[in-house]
Amino acid sequence: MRLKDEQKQQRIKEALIRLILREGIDGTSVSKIAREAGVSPATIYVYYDSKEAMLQEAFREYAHQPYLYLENCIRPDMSPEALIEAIVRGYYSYSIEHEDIFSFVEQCSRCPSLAAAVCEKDCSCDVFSGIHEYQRRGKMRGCSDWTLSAVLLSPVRFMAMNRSSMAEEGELHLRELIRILQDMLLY
Amino acid sequence: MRLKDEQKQQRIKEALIRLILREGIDGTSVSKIAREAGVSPATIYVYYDSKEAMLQEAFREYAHQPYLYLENCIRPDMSPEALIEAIVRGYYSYSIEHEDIFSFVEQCSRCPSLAAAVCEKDCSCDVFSGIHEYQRRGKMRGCSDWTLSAVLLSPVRFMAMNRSSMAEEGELHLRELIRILQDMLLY
Amino acid sequence: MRLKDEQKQQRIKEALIRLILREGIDGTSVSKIAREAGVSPATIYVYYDSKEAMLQEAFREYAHQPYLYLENCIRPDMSPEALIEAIVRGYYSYSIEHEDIFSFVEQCSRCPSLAAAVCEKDCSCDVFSGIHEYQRRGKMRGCSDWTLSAVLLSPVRFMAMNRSSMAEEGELHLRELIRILQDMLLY
Amino acid sequence: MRLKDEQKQQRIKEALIRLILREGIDGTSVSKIAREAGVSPATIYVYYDSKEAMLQEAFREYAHQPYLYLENCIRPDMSPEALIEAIVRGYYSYSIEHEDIFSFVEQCSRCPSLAAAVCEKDCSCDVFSGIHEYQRRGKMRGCSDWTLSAVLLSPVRFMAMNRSSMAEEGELHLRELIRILQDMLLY
DNA sequence: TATGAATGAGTTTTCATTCAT
DNA sequence: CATGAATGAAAACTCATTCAT
Repeated sequence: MRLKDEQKQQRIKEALIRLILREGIDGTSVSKIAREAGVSPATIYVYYDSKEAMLQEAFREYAHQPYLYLENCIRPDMSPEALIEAIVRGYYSYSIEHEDIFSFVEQCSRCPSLAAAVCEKDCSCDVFSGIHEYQRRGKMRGCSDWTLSAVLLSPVRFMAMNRSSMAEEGELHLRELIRILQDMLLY
Repeated sequence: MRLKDEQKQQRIKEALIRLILREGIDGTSVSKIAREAGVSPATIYVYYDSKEAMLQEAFREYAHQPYLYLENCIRPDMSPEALIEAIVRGYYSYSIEHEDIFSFVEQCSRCPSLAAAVCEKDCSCDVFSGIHEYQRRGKMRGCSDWTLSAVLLSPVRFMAMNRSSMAEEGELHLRELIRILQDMLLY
Repeated sequence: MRLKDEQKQQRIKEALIRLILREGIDGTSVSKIAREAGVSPATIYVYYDSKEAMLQEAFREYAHQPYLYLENCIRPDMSPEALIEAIVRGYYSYSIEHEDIFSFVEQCSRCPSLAAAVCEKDCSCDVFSGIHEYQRRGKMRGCSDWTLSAVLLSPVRFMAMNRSSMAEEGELHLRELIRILQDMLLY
Repeated sequence: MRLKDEQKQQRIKEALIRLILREGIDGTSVSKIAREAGVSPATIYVYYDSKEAMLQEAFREYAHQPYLYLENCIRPDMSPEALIEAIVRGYYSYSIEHEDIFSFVEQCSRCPSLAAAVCEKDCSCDVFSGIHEYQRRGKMRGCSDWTLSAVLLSPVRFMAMNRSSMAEEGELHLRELIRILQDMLLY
């Protein structure tokens, strides 16, 4: 008996997000995914019950990823300023280094049938724990996690999304954004 | 004759965004649009060369809309605080009152084949002209339009998108966000 | 070892007819049979060369069954009347007690690719031997086995098939049928 | 605008039953039907919502047919004997002349998902009205329509189904059957 | 023997688009 | 202009069967 191949499932998932980056969620068919992954279309149904199920599972998994990445960008001993910069730059780097995952998650979040499956808030907690600490110590302005996500991450998402239009000025805008956010959150 | 035609085209566009809100961009076919609009599929091709062209034209048109709406929310005589509140609340209101357009634009922005067609920045200028004025007069922190969009609009977009998860606390979060943005941008 | 295997083959055959009762011959796939039998699809090919071969073998075997059952319903010392009643009631009981086999055989008999494999006449002889005896003795009307099958068994098959539509009146119709057949065949 | 083509739908239905006669209900796919009918597979979905719906509609329609045919075989002025012979011979002729419809209806009646859609009894009334008349006048044995169907039609169905095995003796068996049924029903 | 993975060829069905009126 | 019919191409998915263990 052939054993279920973890690598193969991984190949399928990677093909999926690569394609969705290139062709969008509505331009991505099961056969294209199969071709991209180098397997038969039927094989995909060994690993997933349906295209919808595959998207949901991948979405659930990948929605987490930027937060895991971000956790590696921040250190407990960072100053409040550094912490904010690390989060902003980290998230922006992620959007570049993992453009495919980033675009995949962005598209899925907007898709009515998928959006329900994952709630962004759930993932963010650990990333903000450093900020919570400073907030408790009165070194940072207190606010809810919703608001933290909204003001720290959404603007970066916006910049990442419009990266191509910003061309060379990207770094400048990022720096400006970081300054403004630092002033906003620090006492 | 002229009026009737434009009404029909309007019906088609409205059917399009209604469907995309309900079923997502990848669940929306020409026949479904036709059925929803009460016309024949062939009729759609009287007004548009292709599905892609229809999406692009609708996207181009509707991407503008929130900015037109916002312009009606702000008055030249508003104080800086009021201005920020008006923009934030106005954009949020728009996302509720025109949920379909909002979702349509969000989805199109993330779709690789459509995103290129419209650049968000182009639209934003007039909305920010009040802010520009205050910035020139030194009453508001200076920053680029990119950054203004990023910090003023993206967070609202985030809240709008997660509206259902926030339930009753929506208004609280909105108020917190407004306060934080006012502090951030006002001297 | 030998026993275990036969049990497994038996489980497969039972799964086959159970499924065909529920889903019809065209809704029954090898994988479904395997799932229902609790074995792997590949295992089925240990016992049968192909799906077609499996159906044929099962058909051949199960087509016999009602006749074996009927033989247990009749006794050599039965009166002509009792004999007819026993055959009719026995066949009807069989269609209820072994609904799955009954439906399976009915479906296979109508399926062009399978019908050729089994000829109903071959099976019937022993059931009718009691009748033959009475015919020889001049107590029953003489006629061919074809005709016996046609008039004694087909009507029961019809009633069995429409059992659900007859609801409570089933027993009445059966009794009427028995009376009519007795009058018809007895001198 | 092209008009819906009655002939085309007819061609599809005829292709359907021709194929089901040749290949059985489980060997008949939409693409095969389309090829046989000389249309595109997609065209079939202009006329029917699904394969299942097509089968149901065809079944509903064709289940009637033998009864319409039979009505043309019987005349009000027939003697009781002639009436029975006409029904038996008529039904048998139908099974030969319209082998495809006959086989189609037989297969559908046994298919669990289709059998529910049509109840055989509903169709039979007019065919038996001549018999009812003789029954009322005391010239024929009284019995329910269920029983009439069971004893008059089922045996013929059995003979028709086994026609190939009976070879040359078909006519003999038929004649024997008719005699026996006449004796059974006539006083 | 027994198996779950794997698949080419098929399934049913939908698609965006064009045709004929 | 407007349309329902028509369709080639492709969608999602299933099939009977074989492979590798």
